[in-house]
Amino acid sequence: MNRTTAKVAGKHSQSWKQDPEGVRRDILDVAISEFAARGLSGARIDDIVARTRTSKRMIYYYFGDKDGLYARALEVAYSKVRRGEEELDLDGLPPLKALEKLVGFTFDHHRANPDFIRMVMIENIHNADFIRKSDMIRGLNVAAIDTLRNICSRGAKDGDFRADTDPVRLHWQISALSFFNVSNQPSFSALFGPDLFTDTQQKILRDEIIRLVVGSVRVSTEPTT
Amino acid sequence: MNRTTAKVAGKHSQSWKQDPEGVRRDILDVAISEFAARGLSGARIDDIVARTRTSKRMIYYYFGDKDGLYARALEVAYSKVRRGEEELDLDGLPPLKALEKLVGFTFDHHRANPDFIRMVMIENIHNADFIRKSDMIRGLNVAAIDTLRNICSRGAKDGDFRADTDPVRLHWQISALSFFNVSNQPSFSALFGPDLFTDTQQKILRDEIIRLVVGSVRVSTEPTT
Amino acid sequence: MNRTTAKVAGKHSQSWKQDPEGVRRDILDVAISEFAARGLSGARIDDIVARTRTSKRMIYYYFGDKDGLYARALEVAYSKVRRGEEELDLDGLPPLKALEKLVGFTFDHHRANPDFIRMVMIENIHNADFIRKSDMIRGLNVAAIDTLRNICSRGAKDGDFRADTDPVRLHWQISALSFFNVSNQPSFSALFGPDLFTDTQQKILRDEIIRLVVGSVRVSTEPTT
Amino acid sequence: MNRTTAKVAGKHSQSWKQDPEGVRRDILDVAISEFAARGLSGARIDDIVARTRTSKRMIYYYFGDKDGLYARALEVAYSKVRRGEEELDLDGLPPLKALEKLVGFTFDHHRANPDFIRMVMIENIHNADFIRKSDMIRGLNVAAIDTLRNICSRGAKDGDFRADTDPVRLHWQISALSFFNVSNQPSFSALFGPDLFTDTQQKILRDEIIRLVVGSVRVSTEPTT
DNA sequence: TATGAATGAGGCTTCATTCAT
DNA sequence: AATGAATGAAGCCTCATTCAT
Repeated sequence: MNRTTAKVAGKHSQSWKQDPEGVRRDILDVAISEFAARGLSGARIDDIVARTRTSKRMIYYYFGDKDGLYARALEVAYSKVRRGEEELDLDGLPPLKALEKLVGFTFDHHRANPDFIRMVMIENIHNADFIRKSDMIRGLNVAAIDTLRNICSRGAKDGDFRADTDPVRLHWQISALSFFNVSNQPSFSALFGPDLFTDTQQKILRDEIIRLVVGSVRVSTEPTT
Repeated sequence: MNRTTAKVAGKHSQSWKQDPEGVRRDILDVAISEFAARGLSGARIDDIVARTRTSKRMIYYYFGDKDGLYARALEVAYSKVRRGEEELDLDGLPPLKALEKLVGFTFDHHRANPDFIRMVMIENIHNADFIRKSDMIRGLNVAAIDTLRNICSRGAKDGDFRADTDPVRLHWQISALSFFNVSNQPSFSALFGPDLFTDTQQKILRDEIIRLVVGSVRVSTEPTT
Repeated sequence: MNRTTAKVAGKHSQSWKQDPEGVRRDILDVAISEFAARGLSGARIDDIVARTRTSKRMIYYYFGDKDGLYARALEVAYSKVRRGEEELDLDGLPPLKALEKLVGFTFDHHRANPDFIRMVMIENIHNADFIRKSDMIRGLNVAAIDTLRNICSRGAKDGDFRADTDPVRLHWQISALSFFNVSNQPSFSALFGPDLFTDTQQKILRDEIIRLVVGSVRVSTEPTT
Repeated sequence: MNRTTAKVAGKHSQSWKQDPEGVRRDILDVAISEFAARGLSGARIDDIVARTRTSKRMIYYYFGDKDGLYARALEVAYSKVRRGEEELDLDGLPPLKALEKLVGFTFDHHRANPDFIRMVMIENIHNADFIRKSDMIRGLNVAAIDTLRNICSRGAKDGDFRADTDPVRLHWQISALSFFNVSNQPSFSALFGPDLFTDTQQKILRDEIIRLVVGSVRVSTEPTT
């Protein structure tokens, strides 16, 4: 009867008895997708559990309650995305090139992670209370600023960047343009049509944004192309 | 709060008999604030009605159901904000000045109307389904683009604007920067501190954004100041 | 403005101000159809009023409450149907022929008045409380039995009818077969297919029923055909 | 009343933990009685639950919604009644005797199960929509026809039954007379007095019906007694 | 570690009816 | 005679959570 069921207990096997970490990941994956799709109050524990290979009890066992699950899902969503950013290597590049690459990457990365964007939108609806409570998330973002600070200071030293460039304000600019592109796509395309979100138009937008941001920090000696 | 509704009934009286328009406005004002605060699924009909001078039954009498109330609240929120924009007179100004003024105004206007911003955030969580269904809202936004199109064509004629400036993409830029400033303030200040949102810093940000947007359309002959 | 609108105030004109009897009939016609379709608790005052050219207030003005409207609708339904029966002239016919004709007529009449049948079904669900309270309805039905009693006594005198034939039990038989044919058509055809209710089959059934009932009262000297 | 449900829990104890089948039966027994008494729209979930040993929530847990409960109650009512019919053994009897017994039994069985009759009445008010959706109910009724078909073919072979006897039409006759006797008792006795429904009169009616039905299929060589 | 059964509080909505004009 | 506005009571259903095994 119960012979070798636990062989392929990795992902998507029919049942994984005795794999606590697998159970947690399974639940969290589904939770992120459900919370991202419907928000904190809109998501349903029953719906989450239905898409899971476990039972409802496990959610309470591992995460305490709905808020606990949401809080953890938010952390996982953040760390997934930030982990992707770590792979970007900018140290070898001259500051302006590094910034260009970073902006382009952020734009692409946000587009590639709509669930993360939606989690952050939902957090903002909830006044970012759960972000505020998570040391982990705050830690992850310090790193993001450090990267920018590094670029800025190198750029300032080289004389390429304006001296008054503030890494946080720069991060704000990059985020605003990349974030809005994903977060407000539904309303924007409902109002003005879906054209702006085709691959062709997004490429144009991406270039424009890079030009914009880079233009805003560069010591302007010559016209932008 | 409910200042604008005292048409027929005495102000702040406990109940007003037979003032349908007043009742509707009363409900809608509260509804906007509750939906903006808690989202569509998070808002409670009972909470809305508690802040109202009417009974729960009237919500269903006038708006059918929760979705109907939300849909109407969204329309009212949009029209309130767009009405504010109409008061802005740009026709007398040269294109670059007009754009500058428009960007600054949008930045300020969004800050002044956080409930509207939150309604749009919530709509995006719901894939903008209600915006899509509302001819009224779509109509209001056509006007917003027309204003920009006008500026762009004047600017192109004068030779001040780049010829390839697209009013929709320009609107996107202005919106992105002004919208994000309000929508993501909670998460941004949770992560990087509240400094960016002080009046002083917001003024700097405002100028920066104006410079950014204007710079992106201007035929660049000389460095930006 | 208000010139000659009240010209065709008979039926189905757009509005009939000042025609109280017309208003009552309008309401009652709709009420019968709604109660017949959905039952006493299933019918909605709002739905009735929506199909009417009057306002909700009039229902309460004329009929007191929902039960009052139902009670009156039941009476009207009964009197409509019984009025149709009065036109049947059986006096000139020999008893067996009269009975044949009566059975056939009842079968047809019930089929032609499904709303009436449904009102009676609904009454039975409600233990016939409203019938019991209505002198009018009880009066109408005495007449129906009188007709049969007349036929029976003539038949007994002629020697055509069995002496123990009871007019009430005979009425019961005729009703049972004619009533069930309409009342249980939905369940019967759901279970056994709709064939029995085609015109062809109904003709066969009609003849069979006539044969059945007549056979049950006839002094049987020779085989039935 | 709830006698058959005391499988696991003590009888008449205030609450029984963890006896799903018992809970289901308990709810269904009450539901049948309430729906039969008041109809689908007339029945109240709160009233049902009040006569139950469980909470309102369990109705939704097991049956989804009011319609779901009604649909299942209808199925149970049908299967209870049809199960009673299965105990009737007609195979050993000659066709005419078998038919006599079947008619008499049906008459008695319908009288003994007024709740079932009322459920079918209610179904007919609702156009038999729920019967139509239930494969189970349709299946149960095929069996009923099979029994009759068997009798008819034996009768035809023996030369006792008319060759053109149709089992469905025969079933229709038996049902009409037995069903109406219960379904329309309230209106009939409201109109014509309760006499027909006394035991004495019902016995006479029963015999009459048997004679009627049997007479309608018999190859008529001699007068009926 | 795991499951299906059970729950109380509270959510949204509907209904017949009455009121003010 | 007539209308649209207003209402309280009650209806159905959902939700996060806990219990018994």
